[in-house]
This record gives sequence, structure tokens and C-alpha cells, in this order.
Amino acid sequence: MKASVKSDYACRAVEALALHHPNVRPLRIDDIAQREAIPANYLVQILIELKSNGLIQSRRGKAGGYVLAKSPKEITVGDVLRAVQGDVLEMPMLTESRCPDEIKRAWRRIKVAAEGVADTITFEDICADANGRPQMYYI
Amino acid sequence: MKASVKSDYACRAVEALALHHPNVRPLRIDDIAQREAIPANYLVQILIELKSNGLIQSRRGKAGGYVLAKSPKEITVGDVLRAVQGDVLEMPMLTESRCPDEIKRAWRRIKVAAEGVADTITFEDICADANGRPQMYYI
DNA sequence: TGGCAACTTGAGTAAGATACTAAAGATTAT
DNA sequence: ATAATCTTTAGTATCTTACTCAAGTTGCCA
Repeated sequence: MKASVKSDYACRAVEALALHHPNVRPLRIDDIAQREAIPANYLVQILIELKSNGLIQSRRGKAGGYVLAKSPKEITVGDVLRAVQGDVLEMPMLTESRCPDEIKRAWRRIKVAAEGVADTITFEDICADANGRPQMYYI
Repeated sequence: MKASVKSDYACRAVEALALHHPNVRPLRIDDIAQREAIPANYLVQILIELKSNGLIQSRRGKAGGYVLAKSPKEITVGDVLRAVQGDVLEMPMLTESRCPDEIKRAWRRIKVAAEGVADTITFEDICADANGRPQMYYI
């Protein structure tokens, strides 16, 4: 199992927008790209996916750009991962009949654990952490 | 994040050997391949990796094959994943300086959660599950 | 209303990973 | 000896990743 660069870029882009929230002035692609050191032409595609999944909004034309579609506390890392790659943790073997049920259950437990944590971390948490107020991660 | 077919094959192969344990007669590659519906020529490479990581043992020549190197309760899914892919959950962004610390911490939480579960599931658990004695997964 | 600045869309692509196949070599029981 | 087995290395078709690029659309503003 391996996390992709793309999902990292997506999280960093949403973080940039979350840190900018609730400022109404939209952030331009190039601003996000430069601030987060992400190739602008690649970021374009990621932002489109985040938008089509309702996580961010865009404004076209001059003075255009992106803002969050909802508050940072309503967006989780899990939401971002599902937006850019369909699932937090893809497990093709779960739909393969040749994989025994007991092995599937083991895979599913790992998947549930990862999703559970990803769905727990909001971008409010991440912004607080960025500002030196670490969250109570291990309750 | 996506789990590979290879890691699934590896778990299924170890399960086959665990179900055979503690029988001393080794299982042949072709036996495991046929029972688990894994391409034999691919399984060869996986078994070598499992062996070089000390999870299984081999005997060459006639009447050769594979057996577990230790008891099923001493082998976890995490051990198998580390053997065939180096880590339970690879996260290249954790070593990239461009990734902000607060995002890294979020990734690390997901990684720790997945590893924690993977290291909890032993092949004794899986064999018990296969034999209709489901484990207490959610304590 | 013309033009520029921004997002949008779709096509293309180099490099690497994945999931195999194949073959020659080494070892051991009989 | 020889057959059966593991071992090792090489090769490869397909897919995915992580991009680049260019033409199109929209909206603000002078």
C-alpha cells in the first residue's frame, strides 16, 4: 500500500484554502501552486476534482480563483482522498472471488482503520496544528 | 492509497502454509499456487521474498517445498506486508521537505493506524477465522 | 465592447510500477 | 544418475503516475 503524491498535493491545496478561509477573495491556482510548491499544470486537474466533489468552489474570469465550499471543520482528509482517488484505501481484492473470506476480513479491518482516522482529521485540526495548537490526536 | 495484488497473494500463500502448520511435510509452490489460484511463476518470487525475511523456510530437491519458519501466532499481516513491499503503508511525502509538518502528521496518523491493525492480525487469527471461529476483532 | 486574466477541458507523454512469463541454474531424495 | 524441486535472473506487456501543453470558456473592467 502506498500513498500517492497527488493525494498529498490535494491535502496541501485544501490546507492552503482552509488557512485562507473565511476570506472571500479567491486564491488563484498559481498562488496555491507557488505557496505549496506544486506544479501548477498538475494542480489544475486536482482542483477540478476537488470542485466536482463539492469540496471547493471556483470563480472564473479576472479576480477569479478558488475558495472552500464549506468550513474547514466540515472537510476531512478522508473527503479529500475520496475526491481525488475514489477511496481512502482501494482494495481490489475485496471484490475478487479467489480471495478467501478470512483474508478479505483482514484487509477490511485495515481499510476501516485507515478510513476511520482519515475521516476524523478535519482541516480545522490541520490549521490549528499549523498555527502551533496541536490537536488531541490520541484521545 | 491502494493495496497491491502481490500483497494479497503473499497473505494467501502464508495462510496456506499456516493452515498446513505444524505438519512438517513441505508444501510445493505448485500446490500453493493451485490451491490459492495464484500464477505459479509469480508466486515463486513472492515466496523468495517471504523466505529472505525469515517468515518461511524452504527445502530444495525432491520432496522439497515450503513451511512456516515460526508458528502462525508469531506471524502478522504486517510482517508479510513489510516482507513483500518494504512497509505496511509507504508514504513518500513523509520524507519530502516541501510537505508541511502538519500534513505530515496527518499522514503519519493514518499510517500508524493501518500498521497498528496489520500488526495485530496474526495468521493464527486468520486460520481460526477460516475454521469458523471468528476472532474478537472489535474488542 | 474589447481584451485580458483567470478557470476549464482534453489530449498527450515519459518514466516507473505492476503483474506477470520464461529459462537456465542449483540442490536433494531416491 | 535422474527427476523433482527450489533459485535466480532476465524479459515484457500493460497500466498508472505525474506530469506538460494547448485550445476553449467565462467574467471583470476600462
